[in-house]
Amino acid sequence: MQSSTEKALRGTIFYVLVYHDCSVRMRLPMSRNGKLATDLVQKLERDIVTGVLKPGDKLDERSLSERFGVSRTPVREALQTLAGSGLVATMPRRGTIVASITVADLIEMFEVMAELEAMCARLAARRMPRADIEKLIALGNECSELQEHADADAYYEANVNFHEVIYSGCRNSFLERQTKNVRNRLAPYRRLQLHRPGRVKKSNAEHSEILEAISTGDAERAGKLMHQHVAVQGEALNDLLAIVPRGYLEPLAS
Amino acid sequence: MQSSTEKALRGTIFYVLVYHDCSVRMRLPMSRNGKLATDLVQKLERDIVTGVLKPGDKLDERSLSERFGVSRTPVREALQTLAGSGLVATMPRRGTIVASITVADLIEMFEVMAELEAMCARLAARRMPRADIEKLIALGNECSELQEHADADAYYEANVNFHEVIYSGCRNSFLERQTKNVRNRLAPYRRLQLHRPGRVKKSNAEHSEILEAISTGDAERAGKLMHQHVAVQGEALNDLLAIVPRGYLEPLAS
DNA sequence: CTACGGGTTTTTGTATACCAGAAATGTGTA
DNA sequence: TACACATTTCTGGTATACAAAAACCCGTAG
Repeated sequence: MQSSTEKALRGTIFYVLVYHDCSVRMRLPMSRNGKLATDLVQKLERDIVTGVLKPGDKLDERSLSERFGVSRTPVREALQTLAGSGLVATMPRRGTIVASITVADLIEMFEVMAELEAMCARLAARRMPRADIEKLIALGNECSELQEHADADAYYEANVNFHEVIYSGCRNSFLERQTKNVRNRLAPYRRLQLHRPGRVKKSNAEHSEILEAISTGDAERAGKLMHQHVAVQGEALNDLLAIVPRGYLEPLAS
Repeated sequence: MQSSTEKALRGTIFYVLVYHDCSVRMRLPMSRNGKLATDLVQKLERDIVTGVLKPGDKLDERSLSERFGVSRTPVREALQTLAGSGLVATMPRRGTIVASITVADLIEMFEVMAELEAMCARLAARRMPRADIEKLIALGNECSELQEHADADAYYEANVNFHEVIYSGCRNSFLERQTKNVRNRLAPYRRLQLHRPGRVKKSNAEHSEILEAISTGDAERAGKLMHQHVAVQGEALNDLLAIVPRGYLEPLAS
């Protein structure tokens, strides 16, 4: 058997390559673009999610390439990747901006987000191993402490960690990725919520309930509580919209 | 007002650009890459979803660029876009292949898919206008007719249309996009299901029930039925795995 | 003073050339 | 015969040059 055939197949954990001589090799999962572009994606993503770059900000290819000391090619790749996940918006021959969304989009995305997180919570209640529940309890306590110091930003970080443990607890890596993706897109808006007076305290109280439902394995209750925790509807929606700065949402003349 | 400011903001339907003279222009939603790349994305996507290109097939940049008469740049852009949606998998310096997934991935994705479609159905039951329900009824009838002729491929087409009307009936364009995206990734595998004996008939019966729940506005029932319709679990999963050709799933030696 | 139109500039889209890394093959040695 | 190392060749990653489109600026006319 002279000719060599290769089968490169994508697995959850690694790639497996089977050669003609039946020897097998494995590789760690890919970064879909080159190294430079991957770095850029991470940096830009962080800047957008953390609010350094705000919705509507222009992302000029040349400035970015100069700023990061690379050519335009990896910059373009990074922007396209970000466009794929919806964090930035590109128009042909018009350039790229940090995605800003309409009120309608915001409502729609929160509607989906609530459902995804509820699903995570339901599954987590059924599947999360004891060790992870301990971790969740620890993070819940951390949230509580930070809540008392009323530091919204620090609380936000701990809050993110709390939710991420639940995502991973659902033991469905595809769901986890989908959820994180939507979460990232909503991050610039969600972050604002915690700056509403009293919201941090209420959020923390809801965490406790969710934690309890998960640790007792009450899937339905965990899902329902999480849905309420995440959903933005009724007066909460009005409150959020009142806080969102101009330019974060669809254009108002001038 | 000499200086010109531009606000390019992404809306659901179109982009709105406000110029310094307060004139307004609108553009249809973007194609995130250039024209050539966009065409390529559509062509490749169709080939993958319809099964012309099979999981594991190699996508060589040079061959593709020659085949379509463009340079490698737009080809690379297209591949990256497809990688972003998960239809292809790229490893650095190893190239790109049509994504093939593991059994675990398949189960995970179907789990999410069932939930997304159930959500669509729930919302559709509450929000779908009468005109769309008529359309759904017509498509349901079309499915029934095709079912009797036992043409799995034709039925598959009508089936896709039936589901898409429900997606759009949820009146949540973000959810619609998410759902279609997952649907596309599962398409190569889902298509196979209908070739199982008796599956077409059963599928059609389930459609009728779903249709009835939606048209009577019974959201909970519609969601539950849709979940069962889409979910692949228990024996159905075994049956599906038995049909999936080698190479569609993770590697088996040789 | 305003509105319109053409030229200039800026920025993106495409093509191409070059470089680097990885896989396969061939050769040598144990 | 089997394993290991070096070489070759192929493919993808990056940079750059060029083309096309859009927006701005300025001049001119009404």
